Amino acid sequence: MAFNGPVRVRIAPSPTGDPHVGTAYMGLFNRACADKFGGQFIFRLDDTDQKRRNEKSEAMLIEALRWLNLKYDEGPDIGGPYKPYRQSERLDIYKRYADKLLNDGHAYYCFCTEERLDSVRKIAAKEGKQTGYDRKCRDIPLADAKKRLATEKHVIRAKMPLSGEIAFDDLLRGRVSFPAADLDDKVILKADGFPTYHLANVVDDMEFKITHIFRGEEWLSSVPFHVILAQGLGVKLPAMTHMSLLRNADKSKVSKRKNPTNLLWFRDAGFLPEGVLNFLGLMSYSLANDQEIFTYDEFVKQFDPTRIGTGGPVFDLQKFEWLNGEHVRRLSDEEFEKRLIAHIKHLAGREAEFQPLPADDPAYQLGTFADKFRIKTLERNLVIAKLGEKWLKQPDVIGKLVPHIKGRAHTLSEAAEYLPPFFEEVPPLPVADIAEIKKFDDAQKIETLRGAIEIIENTADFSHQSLEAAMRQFVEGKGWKIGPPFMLIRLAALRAKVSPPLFESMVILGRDLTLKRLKLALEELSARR
RNA sequence: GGCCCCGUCGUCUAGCGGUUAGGACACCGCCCUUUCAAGGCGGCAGCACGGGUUCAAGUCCCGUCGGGGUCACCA
Repeated sequence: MAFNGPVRVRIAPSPTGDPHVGTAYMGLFNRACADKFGGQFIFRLDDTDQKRRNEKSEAMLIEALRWLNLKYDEGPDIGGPYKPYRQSERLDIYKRYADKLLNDGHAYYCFCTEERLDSVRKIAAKEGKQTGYDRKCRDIPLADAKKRLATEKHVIRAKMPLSGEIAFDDLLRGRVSFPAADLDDKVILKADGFPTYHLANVVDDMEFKITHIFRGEEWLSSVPFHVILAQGLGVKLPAMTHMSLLRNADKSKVSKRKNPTNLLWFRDAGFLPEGVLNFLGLMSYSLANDQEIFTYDEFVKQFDPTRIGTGGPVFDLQKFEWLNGEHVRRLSDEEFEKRLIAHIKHLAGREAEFQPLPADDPAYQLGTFADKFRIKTLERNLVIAKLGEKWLKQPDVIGKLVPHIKGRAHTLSEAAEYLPPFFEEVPPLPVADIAEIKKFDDAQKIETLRGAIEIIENTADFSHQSLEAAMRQFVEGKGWKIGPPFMLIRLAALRAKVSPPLFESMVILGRDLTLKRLKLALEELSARR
């Protein structure tokens, strides 16, 4: 189980839906393994299921891996020395190995219909017996079977031992063994000529010279089949490490009903690739020095497969959000600006995708953090989708805001929440929030606005320092605390309760627009008295 | 249900026979503060249970309980 010398590792996702966070999780550990010990990281497409195949899936998978910067050395779109890397394009290879297993007596043709298998299963289940295949066709002589091939639908099954133990070593769990009596004869080549996972996986790991497997625990119980197949083919299985599955808050396997799992969703929500990888690197794993915030390079540098834990880590979006914020803050202003603009471009015009959930959506009832975050993200992204185009026309304004918003947001979508007031002439006055300022009566509010207007008109350099100094002097001269008047001015000038620092914001808005908004606010307030 | 894997604060985890069981997120106070975010200080909170082994057990063994995975011509 050594890691000396070059390794060849892989991920083998199935193109059946949205690119899954588990793929990135395994991708991270496999990529890190290749980088740490030297070697190649291979992307193999497990597309042997014709029914579940999804056309867009492969492209999205590639897009997601590229976004995360999980580069593969060989893969379906870039080829490699053992091409092709799509299993659907390797049918002749699997056929060849299946024939070999057949001829060597390690596999057999099975002519059972799906209906029969169903009923066998049902009866067994009813009687509380094992539901596996009853091996009806196991002893049909090969010569007899071959005569039936032309006229009967058939599959090929592996001939598993009937007794004894089948064991293997897992890097994390040690020796794991299964009583052969509990296992049945699995299909390895389907009626349509496609292999099942078991065959394709063993053959390709062998053909691609894979040395180490890091994959999800869900595969653990299928290893005995692979052991027997490998034995039948006279090859050794790669060293294996089964990692715990990511979990929902209730500890069940992470699922899109209870958690966001689509990698492209995380991108749209404004997570950073650095944040995603860092967070996944904390799942079932920790650095020896307890460091929690790290770059991919730091992760690789200290990567030690024997430190991988065995418990099932709950995918905690709340901690993920915090961690992503740490990475946002670590970006230089230039880099942050670049990413924010790219993010806005990416979302602009996509209103249709970010419509609010229907009122009866369970997300509103459950109220878990993940649900709330989903709703929040939808709201944020809808605004970006609607207004993004307009914002992009004034990149200089975005640039001026960058230093003030970078440290205030955990995601790019959250950062964009600060933008709207700076791109609209006069947003509506948040009168309810103004009414909330209970420590000031209406007369004080009007006095404050008059004072602010006068200061803004008369501050020669219109710098945030001068504005602040004058404003403080004014407020203190009245013997007021600074909180209420500043909040009022914020609401009048920015029309928002939450914003970048007030006076910096005024400078970015410009004297004219700030004045215009304050004067209109004053009128409105006076009229309401 | 059979088989397999797993079990330290609510969550992510450190711990690899002798620790006041450490850190982080979240939460709660206080401080800082023009809002928010960030930051500082403090607090709450954990070895699933029961037997062994040992001078000594969160650490080793067994059992119980609990959780998860898997039992497809899906991967």
